[in-house]
Amino acid sequence: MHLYRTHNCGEISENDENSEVKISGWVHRKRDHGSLLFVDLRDHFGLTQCVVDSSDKVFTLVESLRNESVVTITGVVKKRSKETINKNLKTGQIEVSIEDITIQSEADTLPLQVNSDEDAGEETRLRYRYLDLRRTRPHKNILLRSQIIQSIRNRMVDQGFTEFQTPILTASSPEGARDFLVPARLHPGKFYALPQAPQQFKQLVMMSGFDKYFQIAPCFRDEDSRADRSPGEFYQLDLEMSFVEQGDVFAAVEPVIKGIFEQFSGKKIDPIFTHISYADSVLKYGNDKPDLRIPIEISDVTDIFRGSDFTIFAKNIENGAVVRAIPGPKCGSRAVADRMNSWAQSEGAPGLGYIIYSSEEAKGPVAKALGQDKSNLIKSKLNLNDGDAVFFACASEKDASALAGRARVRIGTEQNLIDKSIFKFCWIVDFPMFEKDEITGKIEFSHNPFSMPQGGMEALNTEDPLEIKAWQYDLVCNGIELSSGAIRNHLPEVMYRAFDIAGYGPQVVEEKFPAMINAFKFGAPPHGGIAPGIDRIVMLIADEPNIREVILFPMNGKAEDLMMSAPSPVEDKQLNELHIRKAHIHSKNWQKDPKQ
RNA sequence: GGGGGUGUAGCUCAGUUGGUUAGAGCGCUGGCCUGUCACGCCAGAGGCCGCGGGUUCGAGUCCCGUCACUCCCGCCA
Repeated sequence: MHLYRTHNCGEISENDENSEVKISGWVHRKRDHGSLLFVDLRDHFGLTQCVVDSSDKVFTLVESLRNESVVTITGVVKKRSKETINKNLKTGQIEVSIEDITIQSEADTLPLQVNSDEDAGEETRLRYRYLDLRRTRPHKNILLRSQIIQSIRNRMVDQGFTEFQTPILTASSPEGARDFLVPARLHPGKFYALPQAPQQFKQLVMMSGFDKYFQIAPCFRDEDSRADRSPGEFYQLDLEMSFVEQGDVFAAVEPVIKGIFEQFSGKKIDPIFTHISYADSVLKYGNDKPDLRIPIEISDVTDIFRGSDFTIFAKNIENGAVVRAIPGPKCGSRAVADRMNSWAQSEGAPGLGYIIYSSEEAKGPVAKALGQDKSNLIKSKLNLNDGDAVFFACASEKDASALAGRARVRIGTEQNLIDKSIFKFCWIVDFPMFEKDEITGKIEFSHNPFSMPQGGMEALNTEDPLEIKAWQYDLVCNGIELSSGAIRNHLPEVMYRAFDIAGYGPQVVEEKFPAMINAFKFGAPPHGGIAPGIDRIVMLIADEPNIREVILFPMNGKAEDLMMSAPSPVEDKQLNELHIRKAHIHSKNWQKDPKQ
């Protein structure tokens, strides 16, 4: 007989009746009846009820076991009597009558309860992640992640993509997020950086003639965390294709995304991936990642307020402000309107104007000042009904859009307008190539310096830079940005010219992006790609509100690994080898003793 | 860097207007129980109420500061 098991804890059935089996696993739970004792033994595969009575020589040993101890049980499979069958259990038809038991590993009192559906606090869960991961939901989430990634691989390979591995130690790149740096022992004063994404490498794979690249790629960015943004590192389905236009990339990605959502989620998937221009999205939804489940569209009503008797807005409009109107279906009460207004103030806005529509007249301070005619004009323009309200955000275009967008989500959530049973995708297209830095007034790349401007070289030379669009696109699902991509520029002169517009001379391009600019000069195929975020996809499919729920060993919000105690101080000897000397540190956390 | 929320037993939480000895469920320890499957019953241990200061006759509760976690803004090509 095998040392540890003949069966796993999820596979014994009536067919094994009366046979001797050996199973190993964790003591999930005990039910002690004094002279009769049940042990639920759990492993990765399932749960098997084992039973022993006081006449047995191992009874006291079994009785003394603490939950989560690891044991090997030898026994005989017994069919349960009809009344004692447990239909909730895959192995509920049988039980194992214990004949012998070996303790493989004893468990101390637990810092969190493995056999409970109730989550412990996150700090405890992360510190004892290996215990947390034994629990049903976290265990399932990680398995789901694995299956999704497997499915993605198959779908990509089936489409003719080739999987590559790109370097983890690479060069710091000036664009984008803050880099993680790694000191170079052999090169005093120089540093490697962990890749924020394999962006340049995947383009160079295209220039190496491989045609279709993909990778389940780790990406490293030293930026602050959010519920849908794990600090430090995350994974992307990174892909790139040669000789393609935007539509070809969409056609490659849509079936993969649609396919895995259909395969792994029980929810409906809206088959239409709507295309929305960046400008439209910002106007109608207040951001570039609209949640299309919310049936509310924002409108611009600046013209209606211009020169009106609602002087606060009228004056702001004179100074360049805009007014955005957010319909509030069934929000037509003082209570709701006041709540929205104080919410807006808590968001840092001066407030949120509103009009309440009823069968009699348009009500509220705005309606009073604006007059019934204009108030009703808004009502008809926005297709509002009696009992509805409309809210107004008046500020600079950027601030008004953002506030309106947040108000839209707020109304959708509060009024229960979000259909939780569906995934709605959209492509946000036509991102601007450049944008103006609000403080410095400088023109900068708005997304990615490697994107191809729409109109190419001619557009760069003839159009207002702020009017130029890029072949740049995002894939959004239920208000979460899943993915960002572009048709890339592959022409050296376009790269020089684009950087020139952003205020960088050719020497900057050559110093900072030597590989790209050189490769462009030796025959570069037109190419483009995209990089859907794996963690976010799994999070959506698993229906988890937090990205850490789908990551095996996540860091906490301050980018600490509580389980491994990372980051940690290092020996001076290590620093010496790396030519690193500690400067005076202002942080109060400097070399504080690790907890635990 | 800024704003909100939370912090009470090993874990999840309750704790009234400031008022005796700070509670519950789970877990832990001991006892009882032969058909449970979140078994049941009895008893017990376990608390610097995050930390520091203040107000008060009296603080888990009010005030100030601070720390930790978390959500959001900034940031994230």
